[in-house]
Amino acid sequence: MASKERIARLKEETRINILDAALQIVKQEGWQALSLRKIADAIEYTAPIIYEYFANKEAILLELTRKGFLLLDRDLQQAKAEHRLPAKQLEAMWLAYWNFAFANKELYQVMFGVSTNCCCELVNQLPEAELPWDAFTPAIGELMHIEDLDSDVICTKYYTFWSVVHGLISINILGRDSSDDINRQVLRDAITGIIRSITP
Amino acid sequence: MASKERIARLKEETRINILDAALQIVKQEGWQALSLRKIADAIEYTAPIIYEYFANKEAILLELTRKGFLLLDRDLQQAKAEHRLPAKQLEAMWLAYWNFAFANKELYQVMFGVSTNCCCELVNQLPEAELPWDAFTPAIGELMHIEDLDSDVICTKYYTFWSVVHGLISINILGRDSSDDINRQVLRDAITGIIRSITP
DNA sequence: TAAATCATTTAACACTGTTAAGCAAATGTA
DNA sequence: TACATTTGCTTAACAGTGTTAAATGATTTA
Repeated sequence: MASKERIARLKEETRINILDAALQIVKQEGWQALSLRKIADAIEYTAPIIYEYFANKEAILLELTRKGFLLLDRDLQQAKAEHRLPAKQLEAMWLAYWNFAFANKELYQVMFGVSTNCCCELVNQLPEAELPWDAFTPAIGELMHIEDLDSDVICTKYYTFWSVVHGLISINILGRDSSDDINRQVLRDAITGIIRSITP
Repeated sequence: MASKERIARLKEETRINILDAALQIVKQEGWQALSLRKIADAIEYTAPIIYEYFANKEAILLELTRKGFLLLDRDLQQAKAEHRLPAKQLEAMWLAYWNFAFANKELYQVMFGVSTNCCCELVNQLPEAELPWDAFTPAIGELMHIEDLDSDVICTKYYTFWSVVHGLISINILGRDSSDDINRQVLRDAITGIIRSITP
């Protein structure tokens, strides 16, 4: 009876080992270098064993994406908790978003852009993908004095924010040449600009 | 003597055929589905012949990227030519940029984000990658009454513009279902916002 | 002890990019 | 015309990829 649990615990452990190995490879060599045999090597198994834990390679990336969103959400919540005014909260959160992307460059790439399936499919398979939305929109709503967080106005503002930040990150992640100073300048400029534009 | 030219012409033709076939495959099945054997099939040759014309697969993608930048530049110049006021020019150009990305979704993906090498390497190998900069900065400079087009101020503003537009495109290209209306709203909002912020 | 289940590996398939060897036709040279 | 050389192209092969099926050997069950 108890041995079942021990075995289940072991299985769970190698599942985690697979994800850890995958993330480590992604972080060290980039997501294009990730292969099942490389993962298997790292956990000292042969490749097909992975299919006992994941349906396919895509499922591993999806799981990494989930972990990424949870990690990102943790950072966002932390940044949010440090301020009371919604304007300050937004500023801190987008800065945290920015920092997360560069602290986890490859992971960020996996979260956006690598997976074949599109955003809508992603949200279906991965409720965690909506965590940023849940984190940001209350502050936007409070700032604009709008109760309905699903209204088009908030949606538009949220996408404007996200576009600026994600765009700047994308441009920088695929090859940083412009100085970090200019980037931070652009980021702060854009964010404070948007915040001011929606402050009554 | 003349036969040499005919042969050279034929070689140039199959070079173009390779690129055309590649672009067609990319447009129809996405860039992940592009394979050398598929290209070879399309031009009715076998795979190794491609290495007579391109160093490797990456070189084909690089050439497609060049074509993409030239096409984009054509659209930008056309949009620019339709207006005189720099503010109007910028608005029209970024709209043209946006339209280009969605009219050539897969090509846009190849241009940004697919290639392994980063932006700085890309500009080295591909001077055409700076065409958008050349197209936009004069209008920004005129609007801000700044002569030096390489100044940090213009650089910052250009990256702000680009981030917004590229970010919005990225988010949408990787499968957004949010209505086109909201997107255009975000785009116009952001662009006019930035333009207003730099209009004296 | 025999049967059945489980974890794991080996082998294989159909792909991928890429390189080397071979072949057959076109060309240059005597 | 006859031979040598170059050219254009293909076949074969290598190492790698994701993935599946079959085999193996240990562990649990009856």
